[in-house]
Amino acid sequence: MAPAASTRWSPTPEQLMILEEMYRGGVRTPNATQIQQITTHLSFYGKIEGKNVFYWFQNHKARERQKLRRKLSKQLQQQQQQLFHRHQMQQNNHLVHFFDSSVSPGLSFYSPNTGFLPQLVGILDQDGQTKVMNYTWNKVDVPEKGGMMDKSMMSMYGSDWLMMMDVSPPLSPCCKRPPPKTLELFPVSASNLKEECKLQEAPTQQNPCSV
Amino acid sequence: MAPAASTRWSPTPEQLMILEEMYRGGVRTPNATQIQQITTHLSFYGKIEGKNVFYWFQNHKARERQKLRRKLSKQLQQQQQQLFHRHQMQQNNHLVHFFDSSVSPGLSFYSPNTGFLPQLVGILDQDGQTKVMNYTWNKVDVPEKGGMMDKSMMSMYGSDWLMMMDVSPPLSPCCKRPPPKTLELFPVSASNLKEECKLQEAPTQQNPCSV
DNA sequence: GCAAATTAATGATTTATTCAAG
DNA sequence: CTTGAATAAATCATTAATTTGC
Repeated sequence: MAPAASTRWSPTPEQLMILEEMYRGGVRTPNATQIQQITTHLSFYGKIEGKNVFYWFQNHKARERQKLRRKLSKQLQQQQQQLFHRHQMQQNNHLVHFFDSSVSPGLSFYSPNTGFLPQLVGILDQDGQTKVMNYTWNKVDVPEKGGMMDKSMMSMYGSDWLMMMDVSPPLSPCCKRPPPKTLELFPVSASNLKEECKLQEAPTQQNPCSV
Repeated sequence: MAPAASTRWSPTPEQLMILEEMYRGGVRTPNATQIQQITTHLSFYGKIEGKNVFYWFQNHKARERQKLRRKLSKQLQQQQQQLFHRHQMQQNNHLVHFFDSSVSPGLSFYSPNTGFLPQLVGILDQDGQTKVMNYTWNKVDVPEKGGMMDKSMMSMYGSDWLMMMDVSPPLSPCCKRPPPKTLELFPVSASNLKEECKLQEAPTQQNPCSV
């Protein structure tokens, strides 16, 4: 009956040791050349092929990540709950910390020299319409009409804005802050958080500021 | 004088994790409202301002791109050099495993079913020439008659593989002890790989099979 | 002790994402 | 918008640990 050779590679202790040491040393995704070298080196300790080395790093990396994530996730959850409590308690002055206006009363927290944006923020081009959202770090709720931001950046924000879903009330005239209260913070993150965080079955994140 | 407090925001692990998760979840350029919400949320974990969130996404996005670009660039360079090298050296017989023809006669790298590529491997366009190399992990040296592993087929990851081929002598018949002797190379571990490829520089990877 | 039975690890494949070039 | 290139995540599958009954 055929060789019945084992169907899969099984690292010898020496090989494993070396691989782990490399990993510890920083090797994560060796390229082909490196894999080849590693393979050559390890073959001294036993049968091995390049793909084994490749897979080993892939798997090891992934599993380390996974391990870490699980750990973090767990502790994060604990903290979130803790904080949630705290949050409920002091549900009053949430929004206060938004840029302490004490820093730059007017706006522009950036030096004029750098030529960087001061306070505006978004632009959305869609359906031929261009919406420009104005936002200043200082005070969220002061629309700040003056149109000083004519060009500057914004350019880089292409389609990404699409996903912004305008959670916020579309530029109401003197709009104010949407979330009167109860904010269910965290409507932003998309669908990730699979696995690991399955624990809490996030109810449904939707329409945040129902206003 | 004054507070002398640290001059810049430094994310706490929780904040960072959340931000990264959002990023993975698709958030790239949050709008003002989103930033506001994120900030509020993150402020539970430590001091933070809207601008920090804004900048974080800006930077993260940019750096991810940059990282990728650098990586690609580097890889490409190495590959090209490698291949070029190999090509020159082994005009001989090393190339045995070059295209098994048994798999996909023509070329069409896609397996009809999975829609994934089977075992082909590399393609290099240089000097106006395009080479396509085929390589499969399944036994490099033994064509593998009986086939328990006719399906599987490595769907290996692209470009990395193309240099895997024949770096080593096609493995001796049975006990492949590839002692090319001396070849103690081992530049892989630790240190390097630490990024910063200083492109344009990669003079020569110590050529592996200098033989 | 020592295998069959069961479970935990982990090697190998497949599927989903991601960025960005076309 | 589509697609190429590369990967990381998810999943499948087999091997090694271990538990268990004798």
